[in-house]
Order: sequence, then C-alpha cells, then structure tokens
Amino acid sequence: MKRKVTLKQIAKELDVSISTVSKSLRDSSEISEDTRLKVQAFAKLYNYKPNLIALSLKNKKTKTIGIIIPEIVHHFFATVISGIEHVANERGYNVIVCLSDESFDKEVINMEMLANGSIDGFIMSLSKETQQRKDFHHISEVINQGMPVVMFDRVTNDVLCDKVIIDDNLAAYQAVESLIINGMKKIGIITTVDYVSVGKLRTEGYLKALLSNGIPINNDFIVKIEDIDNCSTQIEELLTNNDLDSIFAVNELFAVTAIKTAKRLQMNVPEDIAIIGFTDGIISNYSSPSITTVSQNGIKMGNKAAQMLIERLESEDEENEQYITEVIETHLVQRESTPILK
Amino acid sequence: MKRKVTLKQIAKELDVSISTVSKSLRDSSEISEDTRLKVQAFAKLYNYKPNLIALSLKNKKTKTIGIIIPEIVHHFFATVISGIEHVANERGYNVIVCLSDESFDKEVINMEMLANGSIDGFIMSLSKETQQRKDFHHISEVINQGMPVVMFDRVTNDVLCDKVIIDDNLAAYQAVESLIINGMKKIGIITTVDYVSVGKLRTEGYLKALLSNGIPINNDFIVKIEDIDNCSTQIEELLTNNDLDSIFAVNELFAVTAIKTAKRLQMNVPEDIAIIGFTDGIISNYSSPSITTVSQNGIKMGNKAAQMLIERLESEDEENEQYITEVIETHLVQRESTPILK
DNA sequence: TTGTCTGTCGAAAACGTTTTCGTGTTGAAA
DNA sequence: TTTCAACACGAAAACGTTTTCGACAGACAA
Repeated sequence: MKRKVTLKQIAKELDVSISTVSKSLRDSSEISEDTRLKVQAFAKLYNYKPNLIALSLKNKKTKTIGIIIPEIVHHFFATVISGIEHVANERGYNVIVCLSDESFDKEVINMEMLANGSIDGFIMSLSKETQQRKDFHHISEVINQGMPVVMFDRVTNDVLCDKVIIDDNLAAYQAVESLIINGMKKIGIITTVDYVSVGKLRTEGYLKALLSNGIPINNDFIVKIEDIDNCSTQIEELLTNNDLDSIFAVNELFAVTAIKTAKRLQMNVPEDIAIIGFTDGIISNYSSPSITTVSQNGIKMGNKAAQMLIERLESEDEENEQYITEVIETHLVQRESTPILK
Repeated sequence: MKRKVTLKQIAKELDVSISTVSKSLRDSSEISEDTRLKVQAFAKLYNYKPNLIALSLKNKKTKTIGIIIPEIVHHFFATVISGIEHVANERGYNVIVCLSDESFDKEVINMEMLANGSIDGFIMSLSKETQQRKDFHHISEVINQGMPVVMFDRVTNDVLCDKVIIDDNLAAYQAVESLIINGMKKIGIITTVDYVSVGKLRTEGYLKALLSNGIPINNDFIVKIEDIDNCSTQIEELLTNNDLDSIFAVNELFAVTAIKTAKRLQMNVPEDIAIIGFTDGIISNYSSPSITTVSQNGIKMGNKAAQMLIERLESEDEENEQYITEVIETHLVQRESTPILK
C-alpha cells in the first residue's frame, strides 16, 4: 500500500526545504531550473497531488457547493442536481448533497453541519415543513455569516437572497387559459394545501385565468390534497359529481392519478375529460395517454442556480446586496391527455 | 455580518490560552469548573461550532463519503443515493456526489479529485465506457492508497473490493422461467450490448432458463440495443417477424418501448404478447398497462453499501483483505403487462 | 526546610499547504 | 578590494483544531 505523498516527504527525500518543493511545483521563478526539474520529476514519479483539505483550510475556500433538497427520488429535483453538478464541475467545484426529507429539523441540522467550513455556499429548496412553519432563522443565520445562498423552486420572500424560480402563477394561468380558449368551461383543479408555495401560486393562476375570462369560480371544482397516498376518494368525487370537461393538476402525480381514476370511471381521456399536468417528468411522458403538461426545465434551473452562486462566490465586492430573482421560462408540452390545443 | 468565531478569538476575549478553551469545551477535567463554565457560556453566546475542515485535517478523517454514478436523472440511481444518504446521515457522514455521465474520463477525473483528501471512501457504479474499456487503474490506485471502495450494481471482477449487487443472472432466469411455466414458448429478449455487465448477465439468465427447460434458442428472438434513442425499428422487427408470445426486457425503457410498439402494431398486451421488464421504477408503475417487472431494491442496495463502507472505515484492523460481495434479493412484481403468473 | 503531590493552565507540535521575508552566496561593477 | 545586485533557497507564520507535556503554585507530609 502506497500512502499519499506530501510536500514534507518529498522535501526530506530530496534534502531541500518544504518551501522549495512547493515553489518548484508551482513553477516559481525563485527556484533554479535544476532543482525545479528535479523536484517536478520526483513529484510526478510519486504521483504527488496536493491535499485539498489542507488547501481549503489555508484558502478558506473549499470549492464545494452544498445542496439541500427535500428528496432525491423525484425527477424534477434530480434534474436540478444534474444541472447544478455540470456547471459546478466545469468551474472546478464539487457538490455535496443533503436531503431534508421534507423535515424542518433535518434541514436545520444539515445546514448547520455544512455551514461549519465544509462548503462555500448553498443551493436549496425548502422542505414542506419549513414552508409550513415559516421559520427561516437557519437560513438567515448562514447568510448573515457571509455564506451565499441561492434558493430555487420552493422559495420564500422572507429571506433575502438570490433565487431561481419559474413563474408558477403565470404558467398555471396560461395552461388554464389554453383550456378555456379551446372551449372548456367546467375546469377543475387538483392542487396541494396552501402552505406549499408553488401549489398556492399555481392555484392562484388557475383562479386568475377563470376570472379574467369571465368564468365563475366553483369551489366544488377545487380539491386540495394533503396526503398523496389517500387522495383517490377526493379525486373520484371531483370527477363524478361535477360533470367537468377538463382538469388542471398541479403536478404529475395528481395528473396521472386523475387519468387512472377517469379510466376507472369509464371516462375517456381526452374525449370526455381533458387533463393538463405540471412538470414534464417520466410519468407525463410514459403514461397512457401521455400527459399534456407545463414543462419546467430543471436542468436550466440547476445551471442558473450554480452560475449565480459561483459568480457571487468569485465576485470581488463581497458585500453586493443586489439580490437577483431569475425566472426560468416554461412552456406547454402538447401530448395526448388533451385535444390539440390552439 | 457576524463571521464565525474561532477558539483563538474566544481565548483572546477571555484572556486564556487556546488550549484552555478547547479543553473547556470538551469538558476536560484538567480545567477548573470556574473557567470551564465561563468558557462554555461564552462559546454558547457566540454560537461557536468547531471548523470541520480543520478537524478533517487534524484527524485525517473527513466524515464524508464520495459517490460516483453514471447519471442521477435515473430512478434506480436516485434511490441508491437516497439509501446511502440515510445510513450515512445516521452515522454522522455527509455525501458528496459526482456524475461520470457514462464517460471514462469524467469518472477518472472525479475520482482523482475526491481522492485527494476530500473523502474517506467511495461508493460507485461503473460508467458504460469504463466497462467497455475494462480499464480500472484509477480504482485500483485509490484502493492501493488505503481508501476503501464499495461498488454496486455495475461492478467488475477485475477489482478486489466490497460489492453490492443483485443476482442479475438468477433474477433473469426466474423471470423467464415464470413465463415458461405459464405456457410461453416463443420468448424474445430485448437487451443491451454485451459490455454492459448487468445486461450481459441478464441475457445469460434468459439463455439458461430456455436451455434448462428444453426450449431451443433462436437468435432472431434476441435483439441487442446499442443506442436507446434509435431502437424502435429493431424492436418493431422483433415484434412483427417472429410471432412471439412474450418478451423479457432487461430494463424499464426497453419494456415500455416494447409495449408502445406492440400497441402501435395493434397487438394487445398482455393478451397477444406478455412483457416482463427489469427495475421497478416510475415507468413500470405508471405506464398503461403497468409493467410486470423484476424489482431491485435501490434503497436497500444503498443502505447496504453505506453500511459496508462505514464499517470498513471504522473497523480497527485496517488491513482486512476479506472482501464481501453482498447480494440483495429481487422479486417479481406482478402487474398488468403479463397474465397473472403462477 | 525539603520534597512530593495535586490542581490549573499554557506552550508547542501536528495535520499539509502557500507565501512572505530574510539570508547567504556569487558575480560583476566601481 | 569593496559594494551591491541578483540568485537560490530556507525559516516561519498562517489557516483552526486537539493533545501531549511541561510549568507553576499551593497544600501537605516528612
């Protein structure tokens, strides 16, 4: 077994000082060509690589980005990580991933752990519980210590920092309006409880679309799901009792569940009822019928978040308090769960 | 902005030595109760947390696990990460994720980067290109430096280390045999090119099942897909030319593509043709018909891999050369793409 | 008084780097 | 011969910890 070699060992072997070795390897002009080449050859032979931990300590930079997300077995979050990782890698950064499991406590613990020197900055999306509690002290604290944070998707106005989002409100508005334009009048919505920020925004977009098109709002058409595992009866009631011509679902899972329920009730999609989902993931693509959906480009969000964080990390004037909220564009992906939309 | 406070600063404020502060915070009996309490109070007030980078350097332990996988936008790999992360977190470890993008070079670069002090050990799954080249020097090198490695799923016999796999050969054998038991005779297979280790093993299991049940092997029934994006014609030919009664697909994507192709060709699944897939991901669950498939429990694989790595990291006798290959059990998940299997 | 023990604390090394500054040698100019 | 610059290199500090060892004071016994 060959343990990793250090500057000190090379120095000893070659009977020079540590400084000389270090300078030689960094091609300093202070060192004569003779010793420089000798040291470099020796270092190459023993495959010397500087210890990154030591460098981190010295430079107070770890070249590592911390990511905190609610879960990873989730197509959208996985794409965002992928987007972050690629930009990070290009620019010489590594990525350390922590999962909050939608738990406030785990989010806090993970942040505190990473904030003690392990990383240079955070990219994060809030857990449900955190959004419910509206307790963001752990994030403010980190920012207050001079560590930049970029939030994406599930963000909050209560914390000042860079953000990357889609315009959930607008995207929902456009989706619902495209149903209206195509003649739909009785449009239901399957959404989340209100404390989930993106769910709330998408619901608002739905309402706005109805209002601005002169369609009265019917509360029977709105179902808010608390627990995804026990949503089937709620959805079934929505479908049976209201003679809907279409449904807007605020995520893939709601959309596909609506489709399966409709099928079970002998309703044809899209002939009897049209369905639009949100998030263009695996499910939308491979369900039958495939799902017309609002695409939110996770890769792009990840790319942008990483860019923003790294630029802040590497900018000269540390204390630039000009926080940016970047809005990633969305678009409607036409598939089989709706008629062809004009 | 309040920068993080260090031992040195506390020492200065309280006019004691750094050692005294450190010992006080670690409840050393060397220090009088007076000063101990005073220091602790002060540290709490200023929210002192030890710098983990400094600790890493001192202890030569980072409490961090490096994960290298081909891609993350992939249900199976995401579940494995999730499994690793949970065990790691419980035992006080963090997880740093790198993606090889199925590229040999990126795999090498990432490993070398992480091997220079950033992590205590690796958990990895080989990239396609690495498997094709059969070049594992980067892995051997890391192991040779005393850094433990656990490989999962896509492994190789050419490297000695701990491994977590499923018995791909056996699982495929059982899946195909269950088709045979249920009266299928003309069984096709959609598989990968041979250098993908798991694909090869699953193909072998298919062949073995046919052989041991006295069914002749027909090479027309075997299609090997190189490029997933251009596989539709190959699959279409397989379906039209051979009058198959069933298909074994070595992954989800092949299975769902087979189903879509069959539908297009006006064949009913499972009445006209039964289809069994591999990997129990989102697609199998949500496609219509849903897919009968071999479930490989990614969470469990991740858990086990993390356990094995951490145990090796924390075991007393460093040089235990008894490498273990853990086999995670699989089982067939009955869904709609086959008749009910006995 | 001398010696020993105990209770508190600080100095310093160590982990592996980078970098500043100082120092000794050489050669050439004066 | 003296002076001075250029050259080549080393010592040491710094990053933030932990830990070993030594030091000093006071108490107590001989």
